[in-house]
Amino acid sequence: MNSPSKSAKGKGKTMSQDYDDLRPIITYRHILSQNLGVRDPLRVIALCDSDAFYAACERVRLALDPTVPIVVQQWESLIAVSYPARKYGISRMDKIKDAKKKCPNLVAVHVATYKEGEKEPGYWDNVDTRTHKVSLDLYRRESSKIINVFKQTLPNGEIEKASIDEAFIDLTRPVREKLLERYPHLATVPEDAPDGADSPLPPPPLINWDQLGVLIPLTPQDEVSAQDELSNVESGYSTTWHDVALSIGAELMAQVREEVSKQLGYTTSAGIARNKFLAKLCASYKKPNSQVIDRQSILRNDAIPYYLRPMPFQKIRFLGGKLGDALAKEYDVLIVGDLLTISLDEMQHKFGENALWVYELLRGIDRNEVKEKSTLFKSMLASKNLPKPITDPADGQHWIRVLAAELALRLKDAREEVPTLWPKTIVLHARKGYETSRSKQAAFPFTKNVTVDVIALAGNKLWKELMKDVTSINITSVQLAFTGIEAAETGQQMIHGFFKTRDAQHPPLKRPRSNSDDPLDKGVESETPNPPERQELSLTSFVCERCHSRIALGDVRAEWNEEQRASALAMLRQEHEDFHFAQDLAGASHPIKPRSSKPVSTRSREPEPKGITKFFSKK
DNA sequence: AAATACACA
DNA sequence: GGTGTGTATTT
Repeated sequence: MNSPSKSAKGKGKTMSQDYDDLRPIITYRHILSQNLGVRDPLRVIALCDSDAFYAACERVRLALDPTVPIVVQQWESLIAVSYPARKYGISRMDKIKDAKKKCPNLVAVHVATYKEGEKEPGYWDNVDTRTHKVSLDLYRRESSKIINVFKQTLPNGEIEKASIDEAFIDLTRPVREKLLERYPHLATVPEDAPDGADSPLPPPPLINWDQLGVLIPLTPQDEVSAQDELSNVESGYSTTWHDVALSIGAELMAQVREEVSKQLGYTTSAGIARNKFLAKLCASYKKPNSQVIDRQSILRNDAIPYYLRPMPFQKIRFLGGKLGDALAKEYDVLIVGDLLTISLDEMQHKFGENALWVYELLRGIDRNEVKEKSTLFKSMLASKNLPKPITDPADGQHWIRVLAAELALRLKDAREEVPTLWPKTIVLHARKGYETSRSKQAAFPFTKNVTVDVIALAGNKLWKELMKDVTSINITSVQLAFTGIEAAETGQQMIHGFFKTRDAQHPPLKRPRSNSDDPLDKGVESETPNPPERQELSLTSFVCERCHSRIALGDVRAEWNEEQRASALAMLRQEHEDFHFAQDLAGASHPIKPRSSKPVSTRSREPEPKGITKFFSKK
């Protein structure tokens, strides 16, 4: 092979073997293989994040000029500071007062809040943490808009939303397409290739990086020469095909970011490298203390050692927490370079499971894939910290209702995109003072109209459970969450799941026999104990307009008053509507997924009050 | 089912 | 540094 690896490796003299995979030999087989995944030597990953995202969202919402200094405040503190505002020395640590002192013409926007009595979040005067609840909805919406632009611009790129303002993009496929388009001779193995498809590729072309972004320097010399716009060729560096791939990736990212800017008005920064970890790391190249934003950085493999070695490892994702602390303490060091002398054996001894992963990370290796997480959320949380702890249980109910209202709205919105979204469980967390928070959870029914009442009812029940063995109520934080959110599968399978959950905790739905065309519902029927008296029919049953059958409450409690019966009936009506909804879905679509192989669970549940009555259970 | 850890604006 | 979210792992 005529690879110039010697000169490149020479630069890392001390520990060259630590970075021995920076210039792998790339063959025709590599180029032509489609599914090499994380071992693809031409892998190109980008991390794109929005600059001062919350501040940018408010700036766009208010149609302000990008140069205005703007901050987003939450009560008296700041949660986002635009880059123009940072020029005044404002940081997120500042209180709003100090920020305004530093910049008198600062635009300060308080984050939207739910206010008691108001159905939707808004931007009110005189927000007060005692009466209002923060809403981050705008940012979630804008975030998903950005993701959509990514998808639309890069139909072949794999996209993983990493946080509200960040996404990883696997550019390997779109890059390969462009590469073959531009260098068609790579697509066919030459007749005279010594090892056929396993022969190395011919030498790559030189790259003009001018418009593609900031190149992370290869060496200290490179760092100064870069400022003079000297070409890399002169410093004895030789381009690799992976560099070419990176440069095409940079081209694509520049396009994507331009689209985001044009369509939505957000500036973004990006990092482009051979894996997720490095992409993320280099996205913030020189960002912390400078105002340089709206740009992308490119980390060539050969630049990895020089870039990584002086890096404080606790800044690396996943090493910011306890693990990073432990490493720092154990070896009394701070930067990546210091840890390179630790052998894998030794690390495994001290850190077990995590060792290999960390060992590789320090050497610029990261085998994690970019996995499309379908923007669909797995959980949805609404939470409220209470500066003045609550002591009255009624206040608990109040906040739960507020949180429930938010969840109801958010779920409704989410269902506009994916109508079958179904939170399987509901969880209530509560924290007392400085104690760690305690939680209770319960299954959440499949319901088409998830109303505030249904959520609040469930939340209140959990609240009671949580408070029952508590002597003094002084709650400082309340969190209500949906977890296990999934798109219910349509088709027979859904009907199946629908009934299964019913069976577990609801009385069976009453259906007329004439409608009983579904083999799944055998045995579901004919257990209405004693039909109510004629004159009471309207209080305990109703006739469905769709199937014209009379649906009755199964077990009417004598102690229920009229109001309770009405509620129970309303819920039964909803359940029945849900049944039709589920049936419509099943009928309207072809089964997409194969039947799950999960066995139908046969557990039985006894102590719970059944069905609707559980919502009325006292204590 | 409940608690803990980590990340990020 | 505090509040509000989210995910994944451990107990």
